[in-house]
Amino acid sequence: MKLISAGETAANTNNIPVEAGEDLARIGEMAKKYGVTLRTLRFYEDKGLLNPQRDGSTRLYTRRDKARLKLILLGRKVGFSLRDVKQMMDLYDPTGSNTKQLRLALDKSEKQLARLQKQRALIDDAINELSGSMTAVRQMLAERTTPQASVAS
Amino acid sequence: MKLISAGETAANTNNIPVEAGEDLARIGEMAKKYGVTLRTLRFYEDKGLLNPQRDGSTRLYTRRDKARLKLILLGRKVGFSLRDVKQMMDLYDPTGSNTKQLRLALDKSEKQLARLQKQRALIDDAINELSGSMTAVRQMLAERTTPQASVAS
DNA sequence: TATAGAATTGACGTAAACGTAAAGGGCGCC
DNA sequence: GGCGCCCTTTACGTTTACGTCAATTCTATA
Repeated sequence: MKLISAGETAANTNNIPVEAGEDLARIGEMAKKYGVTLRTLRFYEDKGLLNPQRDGSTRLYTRRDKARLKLILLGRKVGFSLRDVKQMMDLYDPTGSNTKQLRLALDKSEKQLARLQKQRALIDDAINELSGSMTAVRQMLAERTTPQASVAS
Repeated sequence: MKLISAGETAANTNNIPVEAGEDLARIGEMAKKYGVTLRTLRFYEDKGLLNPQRDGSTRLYTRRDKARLKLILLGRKVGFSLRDVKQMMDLYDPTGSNTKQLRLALDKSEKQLARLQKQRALIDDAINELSGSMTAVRQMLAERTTPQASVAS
């Protein structure tokens, strides 16, 4: 739990408003807390999905970054691409009603839901086909072992 | 329906047993018949999944190749990798009982079935999570438009 | 015989989401 | 004052199943 508690490090001479008492986390803590790798966090930043502050070169994640990360992970969980997630998050405007953002999200969600349902159907098909084949194979194996048993008896 | 009907082409001077009257197909016909691209067929060959005869340099697919292709496509449909498919097909021994092959297939199938069921569960989760979010978003949008309605009325 | 339509090989490109070095800076601590 | 740990950037590698040229050759047909 090494937050930036006491004085800023020597590098923090530029007056970044650090909002004393904010719970800033460094990349390692973030990674553990959310079950992702460092690489992932840097990757998300690279793709413009996160924008942590810096203390010198060290990334400092605010609770805003944490909220964004949660959103990203939720998006990924339901199958959105990072592109989609970014596109939706980029529309966020703290001064507006965000109606457009919500509409876009809903729109994308409907499509994604359709995709998911289609996927589900495909998987169901695959499961059926596969268990059918398995039954057949079991049959074949059975017909190959039972004759021996009949001979043995 | 352009089979190799009449005489062999000039290139077929080497005595490949063409099994007169066999329904040999060239790559284009195969592709259409099974809904794959030429590239795919060459790719499968490259990976050792298919082994069509040659008339000169032209690939000629026998019904054996067709059967193999069907198996490949079935495998792909149920989510096996080409590697897996190859591994299973490679065990085929026309002189033996193929018990080993069947066992391997069954084994892989069980694992694949488990994977599919896990995937299904994941998708179900995603669907639930997503529709939950969608409901919430719809709520937010509704709360934003109804006030106007109440003003209008 | 000219030309269009197949076929060939070879090789680089694509997508997504990171993994995995490599090489180094900075900090706290005993 | 050296160790270990955390952090940094850069950049190539991975996976899978093909797509997409490019340059050429072969074949059938008019």
